[in-house]
Amino acid sequence: MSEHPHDIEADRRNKLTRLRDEFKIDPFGQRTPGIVPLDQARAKYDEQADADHKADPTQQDRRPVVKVSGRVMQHREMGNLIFMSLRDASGDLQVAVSKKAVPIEQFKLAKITDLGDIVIAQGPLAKTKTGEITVWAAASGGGDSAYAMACKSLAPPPGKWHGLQDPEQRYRKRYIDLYANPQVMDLAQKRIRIIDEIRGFLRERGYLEVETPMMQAIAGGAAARPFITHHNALDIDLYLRIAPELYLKRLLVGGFPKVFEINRNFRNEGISPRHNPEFTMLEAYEAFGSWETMAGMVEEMVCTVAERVFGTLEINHRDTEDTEKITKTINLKRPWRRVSMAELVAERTGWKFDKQPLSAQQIDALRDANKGKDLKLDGTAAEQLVEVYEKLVEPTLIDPTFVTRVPGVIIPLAKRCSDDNDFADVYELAINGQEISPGYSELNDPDEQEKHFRGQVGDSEEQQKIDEDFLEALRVGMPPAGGMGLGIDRLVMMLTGAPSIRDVILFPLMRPRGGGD
RNA sequence: GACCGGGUAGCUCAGUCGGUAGAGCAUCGGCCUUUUAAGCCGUUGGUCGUGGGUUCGAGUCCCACCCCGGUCACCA
Repeated sequence: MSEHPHDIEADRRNKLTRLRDEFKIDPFGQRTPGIVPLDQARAKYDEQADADHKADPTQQDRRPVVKVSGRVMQHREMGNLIFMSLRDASGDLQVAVSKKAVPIEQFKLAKITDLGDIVIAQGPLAKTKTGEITVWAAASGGGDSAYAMACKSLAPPPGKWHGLQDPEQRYRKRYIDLYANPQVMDLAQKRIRIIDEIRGFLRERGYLEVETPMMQAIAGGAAARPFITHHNALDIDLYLRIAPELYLKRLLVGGFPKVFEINRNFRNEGISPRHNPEFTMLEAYEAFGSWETMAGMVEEMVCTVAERVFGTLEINHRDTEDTEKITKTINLKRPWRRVSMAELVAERTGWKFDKQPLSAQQIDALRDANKGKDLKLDGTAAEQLVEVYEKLVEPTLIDPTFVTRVPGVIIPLAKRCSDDNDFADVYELAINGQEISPGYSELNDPDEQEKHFRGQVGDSEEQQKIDEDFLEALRVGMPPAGGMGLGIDRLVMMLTGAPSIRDVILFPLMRPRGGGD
């Protein structure tokens, strides 16, 4: 049949032909009602019924019968008895196909079943000699098969023991990764639950979920390089959004009191274990709030999510090799520390920020004490403060910390502190050594906002365009408001201990490979 | 974008000083009705990331490029 007699795909295609010609079955299956997930099937096992049946097989068989389906992960053939391990999203369950218990064609089908095939088995639940709960395939009265093929797998499967390890293949072929590595499926489901709980939490508090443009004529709301795309009919370039902020604020202007959006942002920048070009962001705005409103909200939200999804406020990160070993514990117990950036820097370095730039001696001392950190300290006093914070302090903030009184120059969309115009009235929440969430007392003075924008345009080589319509909206009038953003991917990393953002995004961006990968 | 590490059978990995390309599992053929990475006997499978170069001879040395991971830069 094939020129490569031991090519795995060719072997499987031969079997495909046999299934059609000899077995007269559809190798790709049909609608099949009544299948229960493997964990539910396992839970139906009845110890007493099993014992009774083993004691006296002639009595009425009261063992629960289940119909299950899964991908074949292991296939052990012992002459006239075949054991298989099936896997679905809920877990694994063993199936046994005995020559005596099923029609001969179905036994032959079980014999030529390959690793990776999706099969259906029906029969009573009983333990094996070694105590493993097993579905013993057996024909029922209803005309259902005891054992059937649901979908022939043609591609070579990953190894049954090591699975798929190569990170490149895991990210490119996530559909294999998901079934070959159960912890990947588990993490994907954790992420889904985390986002569900965030939505529920916000809805319970009266926030309405809205959708704002992903394609924008002017990409505003953050300092980042955008992706460019093109609309043919209008013949205009558009940008994929870097933030939804300016549109969510327009909704406050229009009269929505509390809105949020959970969706993708796109930033045309480097890729790292903490950065994917598209990432999922929550932004929420509350009229008549401030950064403190939002800090309280995010604190409660993260704790609620942690408790509902993980049942604890103590998040343990484990070694990737030795999963017994706890490498880090994050304590989410409230209240979370609230402390100014200058105070944190002083604690860490002894530098008491007084708005004066560091002296040459201070710079040398800092560099000497922190070799390998590549401190860039040639800017203004405010820039130095931010640089020292980001390089030396933020990575050490494992437990949640609201960093307040951030130099205003880097934050154009927030109000200034009422007692000091040099600082912005905001928080930056750091957990696990990463910035996970910013929160602002939102700037609603249109003239001051315009001043900030014009100041930005002046010194930016990229000539960021000003969203004049947003300024017009502020002139119409936006109530004072609190706003917050939260990086969902990083939150999931923090809660699950995933070391890379690629582990919490099902399909992280990869450079295309030849051959359609 | 810079630097470091990696790319060898379907999977997981060895490959010494430059001297015929290896193992386990998977595949394929046999045996086996309670296995647990089943076992036993046999079998097959390679563009050593790609392209050049050095050499009698390159998986191994040199150059360029591709892809992945990490660190840094940019950024959240």
